[in-house]
Amino acid sequence: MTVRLRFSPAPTGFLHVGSARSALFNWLYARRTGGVMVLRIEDTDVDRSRPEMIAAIHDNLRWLGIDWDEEYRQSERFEQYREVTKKFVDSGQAYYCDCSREDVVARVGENAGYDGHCRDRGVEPPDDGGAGDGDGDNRSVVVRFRTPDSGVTAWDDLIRGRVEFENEVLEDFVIVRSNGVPMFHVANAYDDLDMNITHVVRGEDLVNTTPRVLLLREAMGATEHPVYAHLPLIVNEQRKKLSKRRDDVSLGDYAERGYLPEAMRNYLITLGWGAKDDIEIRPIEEIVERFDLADINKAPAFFDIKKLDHFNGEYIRQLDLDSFIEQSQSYAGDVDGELYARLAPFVQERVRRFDEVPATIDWVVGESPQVEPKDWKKVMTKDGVDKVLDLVLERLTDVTWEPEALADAVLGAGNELGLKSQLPVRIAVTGRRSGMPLFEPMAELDRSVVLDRIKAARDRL
RNA sequence: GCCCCCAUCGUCUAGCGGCCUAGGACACCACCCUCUCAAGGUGGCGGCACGGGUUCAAAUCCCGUUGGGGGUGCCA
Repeated sequence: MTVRLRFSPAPTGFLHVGSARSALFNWLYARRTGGVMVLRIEDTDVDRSRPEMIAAIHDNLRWLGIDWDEEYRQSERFEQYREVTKKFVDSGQAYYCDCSREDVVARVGENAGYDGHCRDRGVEPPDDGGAGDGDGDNRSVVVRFRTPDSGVTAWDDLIRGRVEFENEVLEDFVIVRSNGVPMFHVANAYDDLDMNITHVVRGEDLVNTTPRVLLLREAMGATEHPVYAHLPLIVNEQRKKLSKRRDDVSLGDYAERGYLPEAMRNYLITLGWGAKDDIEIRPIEEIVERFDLADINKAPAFFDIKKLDHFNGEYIRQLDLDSFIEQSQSYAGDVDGELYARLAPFVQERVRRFDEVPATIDWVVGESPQVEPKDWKKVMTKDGVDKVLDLVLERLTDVTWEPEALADAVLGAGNELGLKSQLPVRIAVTGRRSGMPLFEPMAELDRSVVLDRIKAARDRL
């Protein structure tokens, strides 16, 4: 039997890092086993689904290098789900319920779930034939699945081991909304069965829906279930599940900030999985070779931007110069292409994200930035800085305007005075204490600009 | 409240009964390299949550405690 996995996002927004990681683990296992990767858009909630998000999800997945072999949309399969729920009602495995949330709360309180009130009340479907016809006019009647009162529903999770739920605590859950649209459980259970999904790899936040899906599958006549693997969640510094509201989770935003997809992909994989040989940064082919769902960790993992930045820096430095230039130039702003190409080798060595490019080259392509007060104080208030700048000014006036000569002039002036000259000149010309090597980029500036900047600094002392 | 899950350095991980005086990575600190920074190199700091078992032997198995998290919708 061929391995078949599916990634099933709901198109309610852009892909976020948690979903991306789920997609990745599915994809990794599919590629590892020579299996099939299915992309299934779970858009059963008509009100929340944004069809335009589907294209965005495609883009995000492709950006990460994830491809898929088959694609489905649940909204195109409503008829099949209705057929199933109809059968459930006909056979007594499900029933109509007209309780409002308020009714239930009044009966059992806030903390309890549905009490099975309508199980045997024989609630009639509305005149139009009942929930499930999708015409939306039977607002208050839903279909609920009759869950067993005893026994356990359990599965052997590939990551977590055996997980058991007492059927007693499973309430009769809604399988068809009052607008006639089936709930995701039904679509999910039906599709996994219909599409012969063999491995379900998803976030741990879905564990508690698994017994429902298992029960539904059994009601549909399934005798076997897929292997489930519930991934540990990705959490923020507060150890809470990454959320759209409070955390930076949009994959697209990371792309915009200048993270390389290879770096993001590689980093995401280390959240919950590590190679036996301790090597973290490596080509995706090697990861595919080594990957196994069973080796994934159980504990939640913190999304550590600092480590992501490190990974990204590594990948940026691995780029050959031409592709670095090609990929980073759009971040550089309005710069002459040839000038940027000359600066690029210095830039590539120190940025960790492309969005750091502007602040690296700004003093060459624009005005010298404002000096941070504490940098000024640290460098320019030392004794002798005035002498250094005076002498440098003198030497720079008629020196040959090329890097080597500039270095000799500036450093030579310092040596002559027995003082450090590089840092004061750097502050004067670049506005910063750190950055690219000074002299090559400095040679790109006009002599007058450099002299003016140094004079201005000298005057400010 | 009820249900489910989790627990190795600050963080991500290796470890799946003896190879562990617990390894690697990020971060941090120091030194080297060096026109600054970064990169690189070297070294350092730092952990098996706690308590009981089981065993000749436990980070590894079992139980409990504590601490976290997830779920509890006519979202997925």
